Amino acid sequence: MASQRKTLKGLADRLDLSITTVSRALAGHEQIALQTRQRVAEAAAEYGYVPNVAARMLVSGRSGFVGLVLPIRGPNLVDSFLGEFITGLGEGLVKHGSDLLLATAPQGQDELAVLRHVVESGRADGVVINRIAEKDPRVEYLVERNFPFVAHGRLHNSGLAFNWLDTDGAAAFSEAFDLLYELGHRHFGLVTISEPMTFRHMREQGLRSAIDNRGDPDVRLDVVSAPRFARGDRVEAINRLLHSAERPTAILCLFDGLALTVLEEAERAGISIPRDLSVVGFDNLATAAYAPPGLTTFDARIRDCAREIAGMLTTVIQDRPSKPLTRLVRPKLVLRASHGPAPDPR
Amino acid sequence: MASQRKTLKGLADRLDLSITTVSRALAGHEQIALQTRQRVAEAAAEYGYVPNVAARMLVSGRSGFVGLVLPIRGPNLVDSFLGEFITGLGEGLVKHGSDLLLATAPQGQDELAVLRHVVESGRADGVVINRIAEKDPRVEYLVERNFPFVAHGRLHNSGLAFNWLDTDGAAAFSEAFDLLYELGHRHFGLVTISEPMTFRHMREQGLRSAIDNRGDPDVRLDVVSAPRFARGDRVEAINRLLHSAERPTAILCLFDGLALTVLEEAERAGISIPRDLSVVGFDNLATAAYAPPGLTTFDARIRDCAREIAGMLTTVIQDRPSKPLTRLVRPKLVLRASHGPAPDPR
DNA sequence: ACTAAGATTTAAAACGTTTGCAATTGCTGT
DNA sequence: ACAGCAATTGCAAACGTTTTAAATCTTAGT
Repeated sequence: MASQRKTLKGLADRLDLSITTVSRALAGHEQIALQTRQRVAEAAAEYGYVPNVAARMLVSGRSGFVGLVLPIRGPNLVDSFLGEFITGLGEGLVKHGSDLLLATAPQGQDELAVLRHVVESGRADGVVINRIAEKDPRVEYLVERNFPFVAHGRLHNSGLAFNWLDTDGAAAFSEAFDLLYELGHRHFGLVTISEPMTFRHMREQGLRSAIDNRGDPDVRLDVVSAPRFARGDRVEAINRLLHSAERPTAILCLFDGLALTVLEEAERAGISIPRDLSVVGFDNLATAAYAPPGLTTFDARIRDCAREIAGMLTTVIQDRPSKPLTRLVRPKLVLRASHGPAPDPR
Repeated sequence: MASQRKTLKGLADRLDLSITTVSRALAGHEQIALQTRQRVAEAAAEYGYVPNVAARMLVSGRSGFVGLVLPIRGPNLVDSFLGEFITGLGEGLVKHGSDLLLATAPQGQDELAVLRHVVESGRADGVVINRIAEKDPRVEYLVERNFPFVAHGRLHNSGLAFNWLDTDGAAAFSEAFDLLYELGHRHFGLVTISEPMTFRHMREQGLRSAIDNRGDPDVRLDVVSAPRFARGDRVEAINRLLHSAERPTAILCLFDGLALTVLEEAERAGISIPRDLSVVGFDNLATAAYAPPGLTTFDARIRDCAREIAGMLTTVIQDRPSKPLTRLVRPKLVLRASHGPAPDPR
């Protein structure tokens, strides 16, 4: 009846052994007689003993948790990759016996403060941060604090050395360009954002270097941009591109959100896709497959990335490698129906 | 340089006070002189003191965590509501200063074992469980163990008393029926699953009682079902309905996954939606808006539900109410273009 | 000036582990 | 029979906090 808390002492009493011995036996120390180890293991299983994490944390200084700070955006905005990302992290961590700790940063409140609290309170042995900004105080803090972390995303203009895994946006945009070039396209459009994010920089630069590599003077690139979250400006910028005197035959979009708008506006303007215009996005949103005629885009394989981030972080926590771990993951081109041969120039 | 771990003792030494006093001052005990409390608060802020959770957990027996066990499904299957659900939980928990603990159950492994481990190790003060099955060992375990938890979903055929929040599927299906009846429909189809899940039971029963309430003998209902995850069987069942001698004019689907297949198969068969056939789903998947012509469906407001679950669980943990907390949330009808007036019966 | 009551502070135990060191036990060789 | 050694096991401290009970300091009343 009186379901006592199951403690090491309780188990030791049953076995008529000391706490020390039982603790060591469970940990598998060679020091303890094999026979004893087995006896203890059996009794523990039967007794249903599970070590108290708090006590273990206190003495070992390790929590067995990996932290992730979850920013709350608008009331109707959910990070569309969160599910995938978390699933991947969980998958990766479970192999190493860690659990994931999610601390929420209340909307508008300082995400750094929450992160700092997680770190300082000893809640986590390491943290994952994502959506890295150009100048990210979280990175600065963690580096200075010398606390184990892996960033999903990198910085292209900072001297800070840290562990990161990033999507190879440059490679993707090069690949997209090559694909379209081979299909005869020469006049390209790029829809991008105004904010100086690293991922934007990388993707644009990938496109530009692919153009340079061709060395074809006929290739032309028109760029329009709009603030990241301003729907109105975005539509306006896209229409500027769609209705310019000489419309590009292929438009690359920094991410699917932009590409979907391009598809909509094209339809509204009676521009047939892919006959009159090819469109390529980036992200492979769930909706990308359904938005007619089916968006050709890149899949960043978030879940795989997250799984790998978990592995990297585990390594960092255990081995504290002196050199930063970095990894570029190549996104997967998803061919659908929004691209095709360049229209006849008549 | 030597960035000592910041402990209560360190702070006490600086202030020339005892650990006890500092602890109490920070906790805001009336007992401690107001002036002292202020002095301590200032010093703590300046020193950057953050209490060690492990120590606090150990002595208080509370972890400040709420647990959620995350089952890993197939390598390409991510719970489509996970992001929303977690965001909502996080939002709800942050108000009460709790964090969310995500323990992953490796694919195929016993989810119950992981849950038990979380509970017994004292990692969490309470847990949330979702996707409740008809006979759910997790519920049995938690009830017997008398451990605080809230279930997302309920059981309709069990005597167990526990806290739950569920979507009012019955109300939704009643509403859908009424909407379609008013539009002139009399011949209905229902696409459902073979497995005896509670949500299925509720939704079907909601539909049936709405039909009964009308007391109209002309109303007819044809039901087809297929195993939940068998794509082939699903298509076959749907086509049976679409190509029956007398085809229903309106089809209700247990969830959007089924409804999307109905839309596809209808298109393939040249059945125009909503002119020839009305279709209503349930879930409001991201893709529902894009699947032509836009699926009319119900939004379960997962994020809101999760936020509320967090609140309920906090109450349960703090107050241990003697009566179970239960809550039905009415899903929101999302009107799109897949429903319309019943076709002329010629 | 002295006492009692109230206000404020402190010492020490407890939470359940892990671990350095010491103690015990059992053997082996002489 | 006993020293010496290896193989086992156990004692006690430590981790950083909260909390019970006790100690100290003030102040007011006489």
